Amino acid sequence: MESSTFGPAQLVLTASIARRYYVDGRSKVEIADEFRLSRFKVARLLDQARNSGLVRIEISHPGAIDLDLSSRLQEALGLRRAIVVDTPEEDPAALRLQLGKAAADLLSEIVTADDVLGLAWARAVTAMTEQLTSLAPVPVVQLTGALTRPDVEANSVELVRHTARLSGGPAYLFYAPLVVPDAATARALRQQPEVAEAIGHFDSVTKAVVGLGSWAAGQSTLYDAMDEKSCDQLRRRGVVADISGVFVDADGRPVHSRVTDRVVAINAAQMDAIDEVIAIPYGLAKVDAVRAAVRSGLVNGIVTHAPLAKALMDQTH
Amino acid sequence: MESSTFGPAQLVLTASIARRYYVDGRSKVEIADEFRLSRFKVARLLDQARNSGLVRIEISHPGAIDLDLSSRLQEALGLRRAIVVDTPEEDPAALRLQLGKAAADLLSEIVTADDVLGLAWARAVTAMTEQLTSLAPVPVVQLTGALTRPDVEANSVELVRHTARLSGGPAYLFYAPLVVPDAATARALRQQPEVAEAIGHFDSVTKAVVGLGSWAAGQSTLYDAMDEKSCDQLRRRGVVADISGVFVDADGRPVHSRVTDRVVAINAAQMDAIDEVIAIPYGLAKVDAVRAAVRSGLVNGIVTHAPLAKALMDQTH
DNA sequence: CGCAGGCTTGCTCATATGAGCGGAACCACC
DNA sequence: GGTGGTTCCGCTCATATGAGCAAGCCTGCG
Repeated sequence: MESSTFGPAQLVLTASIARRYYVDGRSKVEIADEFRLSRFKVARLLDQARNSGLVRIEISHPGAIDLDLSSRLQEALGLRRAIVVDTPEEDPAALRLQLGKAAADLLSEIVTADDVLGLAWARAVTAMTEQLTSLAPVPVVQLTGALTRPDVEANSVELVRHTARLSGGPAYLFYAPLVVPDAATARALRQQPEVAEAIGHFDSVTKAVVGLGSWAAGQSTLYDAMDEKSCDQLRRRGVVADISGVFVDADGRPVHSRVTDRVVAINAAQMDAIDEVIAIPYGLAKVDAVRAAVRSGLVNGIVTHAPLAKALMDQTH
Repeated sequence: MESSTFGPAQLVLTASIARRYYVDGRSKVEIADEFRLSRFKVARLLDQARNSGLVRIEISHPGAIDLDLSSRLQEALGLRRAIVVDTPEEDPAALRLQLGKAAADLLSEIVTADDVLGLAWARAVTAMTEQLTSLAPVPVVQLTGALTRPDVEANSVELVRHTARLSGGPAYLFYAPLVVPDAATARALRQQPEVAEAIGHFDSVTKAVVGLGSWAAGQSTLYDAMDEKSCDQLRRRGVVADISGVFVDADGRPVHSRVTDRVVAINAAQMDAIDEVIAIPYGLAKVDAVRAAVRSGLVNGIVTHAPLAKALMDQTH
């Protein structure tokens, strides 16, 4: 049972065979002939070698992407996509750059001419579009209003326009804030021709990149932009995450409230209808938000960094 | 061709598949079903994964034996056995202990009741017998005379007797020095009943453990025990190694000289007839001696440590 | 001595796999 | 729009492989 059961000669023989098989890629029959063994014996030695840990198979990649972690995260959370960037980077800005690059690569890879791309406003999404260098010619639809902050120059409009130019497809964009003071204003804005046209295309969006915030100060641009009262109200309703204006609780259920009506953005049902929705979360504070977003089923693709990925895996097990 | 040709999604997919196949041990058909791919596609992705270095297969062992190096050394030198102990140990005595243990394990493993074991005198062989804990009941034959040195208490006689007692088989041992001052004395010694009986068993020996020295001061107990003149004479004849009293040159050819006749030990032809002859060399100074010994075909099994093994591989390539 | 039980070995046969092929899609260039 | 090159894909068929089995073979015990 244990490897110590075997003598050194046996072990070396097994090692030789394992190398022939795994490294040199020979067939078991060839190996059997070479070593004057039956192919069954070879197969058994290889089995032993594997489950005694004598051969260790490592999945690694010279680049920044931790493929093994990516694929395990993808499976653990039941995601369509998961890209885990393995970087020691701590600085949020530099991190966004790396994640943006990975997300941009992902997007150029998975978007085909048949798709309709939806983009929400988020710093991470902006970071992605800045790294984007090529994209199939697809319509690009703005999914949310803008959240203009003094420290951020880019807005959702620029983001969409830039992407559409790169792609060569039509852009459906509009100028409106993400949250407005009351529901009536929001309704009025949604009637605006450009806004209405963009919204009209929500149903045909097949792939989207959205923002993902944890419902706490400094963890969501939307939270930081809203009045304290509304924030508290949503928190009392159990909101732990906002997905580009869609609020979800810890179980992943969308939360509807008066605040929801004041948001000019894609809603939960529309987002749910999109085939692939990708978020780019980072920072350990977002663990619960990511879990909620994934549980909701609204988000089914993630581009993130190793610490957050590991935190997600730990709690899932 | 390059892995950078693929996007992240492709890479992650490949990683997932590689893990399913190599780690989980699923069949390609199963994987193909799971991922909705043709089995051919799966096979191609796995091929890519392998030869792009995405999956790395390591052969390792928690113990002291470097299996991968062992098996590669074995193949590189065309040996029947090669055990490479991976120890950072520098101290010769401690190293002998480790090699002795490995060699002892090897011997208990490979010696069966049908064998006849031959043992030569050598510190390393003594180290091996000291570590020996079990052995099939076989006859044990002393292959060489003793080289008594003031700093070494054990002699070849004790070594053989001890092993035979452990084994439970008969011992063929004799009291005689390894080298004597002249050929006549050697001849006379060979006539001695015990010596003659042991020599009479040389032909039936199937497995032997011998000493291996580099023909230089401090690298061979035999060299150090002989007069300078004889040493020089042998060196002029091209001797680079002594295998328990058998002298070989760099090409592995046995060298016969007047000195040879003064040795009371197994000769080259008799050693050549033994199925497995194992040596336990260590120390980088012995590289050439080991190569010569292997080239001669007299020695076909080696127990050594990583630095010497690597040195042997380097020069071979 | 004889026999039961565990263990190893190599077999059969159904299934998995690889080599090589031809067709479809794509591309760049006429 | 044609055209040759290239790549990718999935097929066929011969081969490799695994599951399970039965025969040999130790080993310990009555």
